[in-house]
Amino acid sequence: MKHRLDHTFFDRDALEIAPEILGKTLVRILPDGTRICLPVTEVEVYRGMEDIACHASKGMSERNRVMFGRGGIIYMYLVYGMHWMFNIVTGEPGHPEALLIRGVGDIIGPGRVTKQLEMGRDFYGEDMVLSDRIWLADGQLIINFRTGPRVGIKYAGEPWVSLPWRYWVEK
DNA sequence: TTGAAGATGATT
DNA sequence: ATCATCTTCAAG
Repeated sequence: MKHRLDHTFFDRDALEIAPEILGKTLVRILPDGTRICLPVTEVEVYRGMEDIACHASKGMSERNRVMFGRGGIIYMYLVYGMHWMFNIVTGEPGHPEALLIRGVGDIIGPGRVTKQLEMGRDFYGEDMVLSDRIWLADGQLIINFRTGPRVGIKYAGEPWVSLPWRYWVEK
């Protein structure tokens, strides 16, 4: 039986968690009762106020406030007026950081993930340590993974555009 | 009050 | 390469 991950997993540095979250099992119970269990296959790290690509870089706002809290909380936001992004807050309170879930199983692409998992605004602030509709459980440890620059953040400039803060499972 | 930018995806 | 589509935030 797989066991749910708790704060001992989430309340750590995103850069430490990123390689470990690959292969962990995302469990999602859809409104109709369908249970989806898929391994995390791609994530990106957004870390701290100094990271220009991180939504918290300009300080706390109504949108990003959950990132300043403790780990395990879900940060949802809409991009391009149509795609919901699913992020899991990590780290200690006061240090805003999160992991953008870009792929689970064969579903690659942050917008596709939320569409398939039927996730939108109503997941903002959801606690993955306690929720009965979404959580993270043990999974196979991935040793074959790659890293590279994050997608879609050219505006952030160096060094942020070049940091290898995107992690994905090697096929 | 307004406008511009944006952690994307589907299509041409 | 373009478009679909709309929230957020900062400027005026």
